[in-house]
Amino acid sequence: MVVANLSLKAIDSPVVLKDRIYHELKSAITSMNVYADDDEHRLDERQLSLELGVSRTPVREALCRLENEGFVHTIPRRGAFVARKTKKEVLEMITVWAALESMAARLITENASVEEIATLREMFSSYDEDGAVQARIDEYSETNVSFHQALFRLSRCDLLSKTTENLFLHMRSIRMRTIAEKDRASRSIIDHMYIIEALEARDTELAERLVRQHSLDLGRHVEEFVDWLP
Amino acid sequence: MVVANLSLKAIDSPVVLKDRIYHELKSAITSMNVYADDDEHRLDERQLSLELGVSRTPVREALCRLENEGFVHTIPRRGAFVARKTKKEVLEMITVWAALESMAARLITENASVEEIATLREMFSSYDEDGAVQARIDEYSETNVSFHQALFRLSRCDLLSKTTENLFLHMRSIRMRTIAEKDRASRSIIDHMYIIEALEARDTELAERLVRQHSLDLGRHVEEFVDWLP
DNA sequence: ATCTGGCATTTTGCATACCATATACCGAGT
DNA sequence: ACTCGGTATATGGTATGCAAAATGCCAGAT
Repeated sequence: MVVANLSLKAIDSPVVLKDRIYHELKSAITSMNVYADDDEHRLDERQLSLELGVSRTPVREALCRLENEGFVHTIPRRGAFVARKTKKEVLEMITVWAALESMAARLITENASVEEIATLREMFSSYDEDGAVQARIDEYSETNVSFHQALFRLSRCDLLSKTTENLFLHMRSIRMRTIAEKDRASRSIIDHMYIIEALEARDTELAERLVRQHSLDLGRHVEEFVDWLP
Repeated sequence: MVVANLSLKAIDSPVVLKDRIYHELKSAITSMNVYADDDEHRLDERQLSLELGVSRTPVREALCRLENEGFVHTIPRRGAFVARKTKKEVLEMITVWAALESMAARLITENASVEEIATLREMFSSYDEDGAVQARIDEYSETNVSFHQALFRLSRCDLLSKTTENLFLHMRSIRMRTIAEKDRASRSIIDHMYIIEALEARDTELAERLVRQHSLDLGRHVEEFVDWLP
């Protein structure tokens, strides 16, 4: 007798309630405009559990995770609130981002294949003609995010990606609000092209510097022009 | 009538049970030798709640936090285990560390005062004579940790420190086991001195490179000589 | 009219009870 | 003797109950 070799992938993900609630809340929080109005958004455990049709326990565990990731701010005996970053915190997030992404760039120059780097260039191929970026600014914003995520993916360092993942989400609202200002989009695409060239040339130091500078430029922009953060 | 101005600092830290349990478990986990024996260390919710004299609920919340920080690995319906890093994960932690600490070094050259940098040099003043490092290897190991923590503190970027904090704890057992090997200690102190000199000279690029290289050297050492990790 | 003290309400933090599932053991069948 | 299936048990996931604490309101005093 021969044991059938079906090459099944093990599924040990009995999707539990707390995880679904976690993802539900996380996407709800990250898709809302946290900085729209001044009043803080409270997250009532009981109300959430009623809306989701579950008990408070899994809601609490989900909120616990979100608090650790900085999306929720909890005050003991007071409750949970959607976390709002201060300007200082945003600038520090950008600093950490710059550190991580420039390391990712280093790794790409050392490890990535020619084909992988080529995929980066293809991402921007449809924005060649003049004004294309400004015309499809929302679409470009997505491409922009994809580019940065691709840098971390090509670095082949899971921890780099994982560490940056929440930074991405935190920065999303900020980035979406800043990308349209001061013609940063077309400036951004130029930066990206130079970065890709440095990666293709396997110039580790240059790639690192360009990536870092690209992030720190965003930091300078936030520092100077963003006045809607505490 | 005059309102007494007592300049009290607000205390809004009603130390709650789950936080104390969290710290208790965290210190217990980080101080144990996770990699000593082969069998995985299970964390039984009921047993822990009995030992701590509390109910399962706060224990679960503490375990939830520890899982997010990577100290505990939970399998649904199976339970919680003390997380054991693979060699790949350790190497990735070192990579992220290198990225963050080299950024910290950059910031120090730009922002720190002369006095602050001088405190770094003082940390090693008692190791001047030959052989002092090898003679007081355990003490030096602590100094070594303090030096790296000081780099992040002087960077004045709280998020850099916070992001690295758990990396420190994860790496502690590894570092303590590797520091005594291959005369890495005396090599380490030389590296540190060059780093301090670069910081004093406000040579941003050099300081960054030296710090990064110092971390990546540890990575290479782990890659080559550590065979006690999966 | 304003301030203060106490009570009521709301809501979290913790405890406990219940349920679903995974593992282990054991017996029957081959 | 080995394998297979069923059942028991243990353990985590979820629900709910209870108590402490914080806020808000109202009444009474100054």
